[in-house]
Amino acid sequence: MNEVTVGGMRFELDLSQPLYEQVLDQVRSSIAKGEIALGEKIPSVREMAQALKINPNTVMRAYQELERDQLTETRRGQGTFITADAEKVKHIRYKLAEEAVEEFLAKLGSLGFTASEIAAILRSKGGEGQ
Amino acid sequence: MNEVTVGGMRFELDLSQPLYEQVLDQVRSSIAKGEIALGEKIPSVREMAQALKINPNTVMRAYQELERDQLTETRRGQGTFITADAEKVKHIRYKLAEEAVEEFLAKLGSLGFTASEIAAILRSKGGEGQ
DNA sequence: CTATGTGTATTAGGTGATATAATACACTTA
DNA sequence: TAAGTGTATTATATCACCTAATACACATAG
Repeated sequence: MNEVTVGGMRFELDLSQPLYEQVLDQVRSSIAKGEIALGEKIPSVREMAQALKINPNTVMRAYQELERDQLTETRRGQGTFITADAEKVKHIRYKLAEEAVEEFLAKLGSLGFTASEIAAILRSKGGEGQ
Repeated sequence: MNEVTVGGMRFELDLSQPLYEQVLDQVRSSIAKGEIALGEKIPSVREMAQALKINPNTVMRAYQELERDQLTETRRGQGTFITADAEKVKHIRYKLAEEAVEEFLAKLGSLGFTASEIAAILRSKGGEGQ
């Protein structure tokens, strides 16, 4: 319903999570999936803010975290660009994946599930392809 | 360092997460793992609050969520008791596991990982037994 | 009956994260 | 010079979370 497409990325913001985090996740996801070409420019802070109907400061916060992760490079006066270094993208992608795995295993571990039980659950629910 | 053991449960609270959520998680975890016997009484709101050095209202919030999930039964004037129904514990345990799986798969999916890739990562990191 | 220990409700206040608004500055490019 | 970038600052508002203090309803031991 409340979707917006900007810079080739699709956003659907809600209030269940900080806005800057949702923006960050969406852009990062687009980069990780290769939906945005390396070196490409992403929308300016103001343009993104206007499109999403949120404050420029909120977009800034997301953009700065992207740069901290070296997924983007910002050039004053020019804009914000996806890194041209494929290795950096690959690295962050795996790092995020590992963190997700750690968190997942910890959570199921705290519920008393063994590794084989976890594997069985995943096998029954792993209907994700794409 | 900052650990407290109360009612047979070990707590180590920090500020990275809401306190009521940490208390909830810890008690629920103890129940799911069977570290607390069914039907057993858990520490009173006041006792728990004093032991953890937090406000009774904060403990209350955790306890109320436990009761909403039917993991506990509260008897006014007597205390809060773990449910005697093993099925309910089993049910909640699997429900929480499924939610964790869903969230995990969604997160990795948004990073562009396929099911087989996810399986491979888990195989390499799944060194959790007990 | 009384005292004590339960769960529960209410009201008030403090703190920090999040988000907005408005404005200004530094830099790049047409 | 003008317009579009990133960036910084100050102020304000809101909300979740936590605390504090107090009071009430109920159960049980004495």
